[in-house]
Amino acid sequence: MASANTRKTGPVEVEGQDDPRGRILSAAGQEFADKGFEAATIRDICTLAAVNVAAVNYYFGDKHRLYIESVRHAHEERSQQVPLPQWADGTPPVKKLRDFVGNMLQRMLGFDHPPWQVRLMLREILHPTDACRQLVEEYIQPHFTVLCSILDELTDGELSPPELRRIGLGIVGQCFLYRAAGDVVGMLIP
Amino acid sequence: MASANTRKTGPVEVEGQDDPRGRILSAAGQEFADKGFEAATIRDICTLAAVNVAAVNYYFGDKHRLYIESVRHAHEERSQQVPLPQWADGTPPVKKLRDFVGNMLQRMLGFDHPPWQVRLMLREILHPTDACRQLVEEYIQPHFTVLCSILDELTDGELSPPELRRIGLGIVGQCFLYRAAGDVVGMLIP
DNA sequence: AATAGAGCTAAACAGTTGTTTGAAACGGTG
DNA sequence: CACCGTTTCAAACAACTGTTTAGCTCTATT
Repeated sequence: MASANTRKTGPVEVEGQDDPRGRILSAAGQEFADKGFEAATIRDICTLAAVNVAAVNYYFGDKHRLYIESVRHAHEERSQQVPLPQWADGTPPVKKLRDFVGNMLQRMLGFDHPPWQVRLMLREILHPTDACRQLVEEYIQPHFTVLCSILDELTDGELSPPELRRIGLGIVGQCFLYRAAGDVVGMLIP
Repeated sequence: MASANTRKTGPVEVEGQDDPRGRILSAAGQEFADKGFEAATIRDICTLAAVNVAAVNYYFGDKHRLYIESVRHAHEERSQQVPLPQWADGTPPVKKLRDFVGNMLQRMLGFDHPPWQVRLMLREILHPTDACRQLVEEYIQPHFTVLCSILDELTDGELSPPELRRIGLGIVGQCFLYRAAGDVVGMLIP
């Protein structure tokens, strides 16, 4: 068998319409985001991507590795869709915090209707699998560190790191509820 | 076999150890909580409950109705495991709020390691299905109303209902994060 | 004792799942 | 052209899914 699952950084790896691997990754992301790992079927994914059933196993080996790859694909894509703001030196920390929260809300809720990338990551956060560690290390941890450093600056370094983290989690939590339990929230407030 | 028990003529079926229906409900709750609706199999549930595969269809008709019943079973059981506090007239609202949050945390996180009832309800909140409306109406909505009325009392009625609800959601959200994304939180703080 | 019915079960059923296979089509190189 | 590795496909595979069936074992009533 040929080693087709090697990371090919070809000249044009844009997930164009004629790149089967990219189409599968995209279709898989949407299906996994909607239905979860078990309920999403390779056949549906391949139909959506307009490729043969065998293509998944050809490009990714098996369903599990496709899932892990599609989670990575999701957070990489979302990361460059909504990048962290860059602040000039001397920006008041209170503005940084406001920007950060706005950025987080935009990334989570999205002006454009919540994209599948976020829903897929959310699934991984709520019911972690093998793909979770990578997601935390490459995506969540860095963002959270930025938040904590803003809080540190805002309080003139008077709080201990554990206190900063707790406040940070308090902020994140309030946004998180709307994203994770949005349907129930919608049922609670008319 | 069930030969030693002579007291099975009672009109009320307590979910004792020899009640197959209750055992199925319990086993199904745990399996659904762990793996979700699709991934949990009737065969595993029945093995756990020590009944035949056909028992599920005999008692509940099909898998879907078993799921709905087991969600109801879960929130009813958890409701009486950790009931809302009852306050005497004249209790300071700040104490009520403190009690309420403590009660909510205990129900969500549980002194006893987080029980399957909560995890099952959580799944339904995060990815709502048919069982969600009932869960909200009979369990979540009443609790949230209590919280809002405490907040109203605490602020001497100076806030509008929408404002009260928003503050309530802020409080709930901070607890919710620890329950829903506990694993990730654990990876964020060492 | 005979009957009826509830509780329960082993075995089979029809459909779907992830995965594999062997061959066909493709695209560049000698 | 012939050659060769890569890509794509229809078909089949074995395993597992939810559900049904026909029959068994009891208990209570006639």
